[in-house]
Amino acid sequence: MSSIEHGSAWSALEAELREDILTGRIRPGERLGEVALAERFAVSRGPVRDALRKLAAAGLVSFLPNIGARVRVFSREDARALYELRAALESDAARWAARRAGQERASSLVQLLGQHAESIAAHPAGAYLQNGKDADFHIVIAEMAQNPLLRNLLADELYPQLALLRRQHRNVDGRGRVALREHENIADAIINGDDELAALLMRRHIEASWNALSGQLEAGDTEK
Amino acid sequence: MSSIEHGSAWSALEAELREDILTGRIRPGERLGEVALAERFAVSRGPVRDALRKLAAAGLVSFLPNIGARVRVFSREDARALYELRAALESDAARWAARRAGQERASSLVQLLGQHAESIAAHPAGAYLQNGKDADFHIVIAEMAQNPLLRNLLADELYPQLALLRRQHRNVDGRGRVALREHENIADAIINGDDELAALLMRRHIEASWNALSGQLEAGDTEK
DNA sequence: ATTTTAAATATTGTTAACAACAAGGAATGC
DNA sequence: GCATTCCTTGTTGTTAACAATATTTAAAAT
Repeated sequence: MSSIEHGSAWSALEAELREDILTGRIRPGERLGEVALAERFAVSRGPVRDALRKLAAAGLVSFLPNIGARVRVFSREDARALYELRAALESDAARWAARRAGQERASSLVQLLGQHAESIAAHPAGAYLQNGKDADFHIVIAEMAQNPLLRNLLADELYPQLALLRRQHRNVDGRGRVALREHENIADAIINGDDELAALLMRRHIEASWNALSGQLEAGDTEK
Repeated sequence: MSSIEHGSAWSALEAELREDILTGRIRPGERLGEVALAERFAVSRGPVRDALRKLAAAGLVSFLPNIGARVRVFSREDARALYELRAALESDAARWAARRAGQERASSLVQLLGQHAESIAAHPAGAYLQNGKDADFHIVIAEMAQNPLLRNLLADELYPQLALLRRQHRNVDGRGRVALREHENIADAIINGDDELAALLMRRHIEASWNALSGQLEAGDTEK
């Protein structure tokens, strides 16, 4: 079998484009011309269109008919709606995780937080929320909730959008230590099977995260 | 301007295909061959692919690389996850609607329920949940919540999937009168600004809806 | 100089042909 | 008779050319 599978030209494209967008190599608002991308990946425009449509469905790319695709730019209202929805989804995720958590998964959660604590001790500067450590924690909980639909919605749509949103505002989020503390409390509640507490703490955790970001949004404006 | 706009061949396709799927003209599990659809709509395979990708993103069509597209078939687990997620989203929608409802919107809600009551009186057979009357009610609340992301998620993804799911199991749902009563109670809570009550009633309303469907699912099996 | 109009250019939407893959059936071997 | 292999057929993935739309540039008129 050749290393290049047939029906997956756009699959590789989509992954690499996604990476470029999330790491900021292609910046919010930047044009995504089909011909340019086709040349760059040495492929025709067909697969490029597929990949762009897929990224548009994931909310990372905005699409205007007859105009083209750009890396999505979040308005302030977009950001608010995103965090509000996230708070709703994740607080229920935490609730269900607390009810349904198996012993294995719960232990993987504490192990994860152990790694995070080390990571913070090693880099006191406090870039905890970078490197996807924060996302890891939330994804584990989303999996523990045992609802595939919810899991995919969070992991494939909301979290990438959040990453792009933070990138757009060069968000550094200095609350690394505080966030870790909140994570630990949420984990405790889940392990103890206290579903109401887990849901409440998760909601507050995300609201706090929103408040931190919202403050930074005051300065840097977002054009429509 | 001509009645046929250029950059929207697939847009019309998508709408008509969606209609065919939701009305059951094309049934769950049925193949959606690109050439057949291209001939039917007198268009090439390109726009057909676009439309199918869009419907796949909306969860109405399942897609296997190198194999093709079929109308989605929901497993029992899919259905459970769908209703569970819906309960979470809509109970928050009701909560926010109660907090943020403007007077105009609230009155449109009571007006809507008035029409529904007439509809039930006229057709006591009780097909209340058909004809999209039920969906209308829930969409109005989703709009009242004033979160565009949530609104689109519900109106463009979850509700179509629910409609397809019900179609798959020929669900008739005899609880028309009961459902209307529940709707009225939810509307009252929203109008009174009682957000906690609205959220609770909505959650129970959807759980009751799930229980009704879940019972019918016992008989008719769903293949993977 | 400014605004308006018109041509030129670049980009997206669509099409039809070609290439690669999957599925089913016939022929062959045991 | 049964299984396996190969081939045929139908379908999806990809490509390159064509059509239509948006944008930019330049010219012309006020």
